[in-house]
Amino acid sequence: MKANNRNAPKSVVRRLPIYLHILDNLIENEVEIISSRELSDESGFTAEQIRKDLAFFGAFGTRGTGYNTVFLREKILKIIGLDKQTNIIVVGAGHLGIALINYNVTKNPYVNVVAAFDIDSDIIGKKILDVEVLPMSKMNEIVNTYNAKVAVLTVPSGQAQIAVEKIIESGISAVFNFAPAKLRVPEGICVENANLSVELQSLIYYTKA
Amino acid sequence: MKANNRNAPKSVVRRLPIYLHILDNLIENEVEIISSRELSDESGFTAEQIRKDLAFFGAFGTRGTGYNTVFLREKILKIIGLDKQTNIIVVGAGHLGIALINYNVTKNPYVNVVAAFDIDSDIIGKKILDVEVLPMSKMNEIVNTYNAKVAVLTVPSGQAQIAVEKIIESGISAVFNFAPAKLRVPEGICVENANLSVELQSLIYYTKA
DNA sequence: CTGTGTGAAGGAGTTCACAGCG
DNA sequence: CGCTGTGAACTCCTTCACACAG
Repeated sequence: MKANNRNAPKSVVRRLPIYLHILDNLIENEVEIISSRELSDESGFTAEQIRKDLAFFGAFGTRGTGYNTVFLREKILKIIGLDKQTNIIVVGAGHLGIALINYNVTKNPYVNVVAAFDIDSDIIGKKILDVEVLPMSKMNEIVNTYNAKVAVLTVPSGQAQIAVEKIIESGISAVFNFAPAKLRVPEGICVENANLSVELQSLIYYTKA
Repeated sequence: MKANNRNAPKSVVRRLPIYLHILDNLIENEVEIISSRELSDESGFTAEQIRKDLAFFGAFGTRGTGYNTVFLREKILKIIGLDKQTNIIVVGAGHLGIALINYNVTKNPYVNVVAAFDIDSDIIGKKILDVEVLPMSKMNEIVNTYNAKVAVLTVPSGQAQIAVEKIIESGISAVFNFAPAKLRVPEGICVENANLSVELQSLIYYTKA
């Protein structure tokens, strides 16, 4: 009936960008209407779950017909906060940091990497695509100038805690952490961990015949 | 009391490698005994949850004392299947594939990348550390020779489905998928998705003040 | 008397079943 | 009639509370 005022469950928030990605593809192929059943086929989630997820934020569909792809895309963009471009920084310009800069810039039209930061003077000053690697001392200034909202953290685990404190000090409140370390952060700071070797290990559990 | 015969919940399997990582650090610092409360401080999970997770597989602790770090590490290694080294392949040797080879080889003592595969003849034949990039046609042979168990998939999304079919054909049953595409796989094949731009987008949801 | 191991209670998210609108 | 939107049932995990072993 109407948009929900409670905080969206984490599980729902994690699925929204997947719906968005499917809608992007559909719109590119000039599909105008999609049913929850078809979205289910594309995403692997159940149709009921998709309807519940969307209904959490409002009634976006037309009964008997389905969802208008362009309209639904606009709604999801707004819900996530991707209706305007988001500026982010990358902290740690090693192999992984560089790969993520290459990867995100090409794959993600909604997000813009404004700068990378490192402590290694051999790397500082270099450019990855059009992203410059700067010393950590410039972080406050850059975050402020570009109003950067998210930091992608790819420093070695021993430096992760110091780096995250610097990041928070600069005014950023969301961190995408690739370091295999537990970050201690104050209330209100959101950390998403992508500990790739940990995830790989849990996958190995399932390889036992 | 005794080890459980049911399949371990996915949520538990995802936490085990995190406990393992903490134990590795503790053992390196010559800590011999650890309580669930201390593990809780290190990991951020509740002490009760940690005890339940471990108790699912057996009684590994000593009442009134805690857990022996070395003993518990051995147990977890065995549960996950990391007691013997696991061979994996990387499919797609672009920026991300190369970064993951560098990253895993250095960060993960339990896993060994035996080869990378690509379709680009400019890349084939090159080496990333000591990992050679081979043409896709060699996959069956390599997987067989090294008994590789997991494939890390980092090809562009348009090629992901074809690539995963080739991977499955070669005998691998677990795929760590970085392509932003839904893979259609038969029963019994385990796919773990790490869609980094999707995860970044869901993080942006939380940046709204 | 400490910290593990565990049944019982509670909570969160998913599935079911169907009411309701186009 | 078709497909969305949604209360109710259900399932799975987490938290609680405490028995029990060292």
